[in-house]
Amino acid sequence: MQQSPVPPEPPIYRRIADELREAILSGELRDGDRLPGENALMGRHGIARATARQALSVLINEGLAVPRRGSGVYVRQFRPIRRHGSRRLSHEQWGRGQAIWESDTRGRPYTVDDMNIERETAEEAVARVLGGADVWVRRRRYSVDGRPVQLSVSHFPADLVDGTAITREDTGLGGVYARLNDLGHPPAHFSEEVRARMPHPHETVLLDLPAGTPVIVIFRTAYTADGRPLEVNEMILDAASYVLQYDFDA
Amino acid sequence: MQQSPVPPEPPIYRRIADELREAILSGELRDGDRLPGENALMGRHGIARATARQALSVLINEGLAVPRRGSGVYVRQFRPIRRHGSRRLSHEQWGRGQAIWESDTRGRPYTVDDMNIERETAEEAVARVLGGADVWVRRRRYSVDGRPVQLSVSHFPADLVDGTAITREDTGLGGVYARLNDLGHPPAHFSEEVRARMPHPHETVLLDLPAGTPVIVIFRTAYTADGRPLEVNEMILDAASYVLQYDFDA
DNA sequence: AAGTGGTCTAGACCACCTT
DNA sequence: AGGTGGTCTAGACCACTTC
Repeated sequence: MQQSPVPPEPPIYRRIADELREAILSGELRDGDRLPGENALMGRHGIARATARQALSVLINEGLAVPRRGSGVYVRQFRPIRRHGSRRLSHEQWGRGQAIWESDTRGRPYTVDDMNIERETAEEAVARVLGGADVWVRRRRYSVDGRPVQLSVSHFPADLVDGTAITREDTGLGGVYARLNDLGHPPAHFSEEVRARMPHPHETVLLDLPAGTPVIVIFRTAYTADGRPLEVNEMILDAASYVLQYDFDA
Repeated sequence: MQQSPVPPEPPIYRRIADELREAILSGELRDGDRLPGENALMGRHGIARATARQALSVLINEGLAVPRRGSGVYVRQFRPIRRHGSRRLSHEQWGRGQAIWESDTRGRPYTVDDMNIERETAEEAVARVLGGADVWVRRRRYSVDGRPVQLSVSHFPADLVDGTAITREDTGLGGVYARLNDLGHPPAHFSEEVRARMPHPHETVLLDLPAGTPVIVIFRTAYTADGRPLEVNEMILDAASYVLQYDFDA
């Protein structure tokens, strides 16, 4: 006897989650609106506390909602920064003394904190690209509108930048690329590797990420015209805060 | 009296999750290894079932572990495809009849399924870019090593491609770009917008994504040399299966 | 003070996989 | 058959926010 394939009913918590997701994606619930809470869901659907929590946790882990202790669960809001892959690193940018970041944020106020500069032995992935083992490392965190959005760790070959402004907090007009140019090594070519994954715990803390927010990892290498690697920069971006744009010709 | 700020102890489930994460990231537990299960954690730490589950759910939502029904929870494995942003779309590629996908997978076997081609009215975001409202839409899913890794939806202005091979399953040697070239509109410029987010439910199904896996969304527009938009292609990639690479000059 | 989400216990039944 | 994860109930205490 052939059993007609009955599609199994999804569990209650999924059905509730689907219902709420639909309300969010359809715009019925808007940015910042409050979702029905645990108690409301318990009453409305006649379910136990844990089941209501499970339904909400689905939306939270999807990055669609954010819980606020003692207050409620809210629809999450987005306001991405457009980061231009090629234009931002053009010669005209650093050539005229523009900080690269100003091209990203287009006037929105940004801050740099947790700046940290040290001479270190390079980790393996970096050493493999830069060749040498000794590097100057510049770590920093960028915030826009008062919220942290990016972590950045730059590595420079120590023999190249020892004693220069690149080893100091204030790198001067045009930033590190202008200084590399002063040293006779203008950056000519860039290569960026882009990945996305869930954040590690320390990234969650430093970027103040709610659950369900991936990070974008950019691993960028800068080269001179004759192929010498100048810098390796690993950036961790809050994925909800960014749109990357890359333009190129066929 | 000044209370010395006591750092609050993290909850039990977090401590257990941290312990297991450390074991994974340090390599003590390797790809495919089995994690201690719910019962093991209950016994070892003297906790309730729900607490053990909560600890494991942290790792699962971080994409570090995958549960297998009736079997156990396992360390997740990765094997990303390198996708070259600029080189793959160079004239030489489609000019010599290469399918673009062959440049990505470098010989690994790939398949296209769920192919679907229809003439439709464009959704708003697409219509805004292409100008017109009528489009031919090509939907498909790509799999590598038998696992789905990418969904793709291409849109072409209907007035441009009506009656051409672009409206049929088999687009011929060199694919759609070679056909656009035949029509006198060679693609000359590309612009890609890259985002990352957690998947929507239908993407989770079509890409067979475990929890804790983000998707990378690429929204690409192809232009002729004089700036006419030829194609809008929205791609959804399993983030765990991809590394994007973009090269450009200063 | 009342309501909210955060953590945790102690059970239960189920479908599924392994042996 | 026994172990695994998946779902669910019915409680409890806590810290925090809101009023």
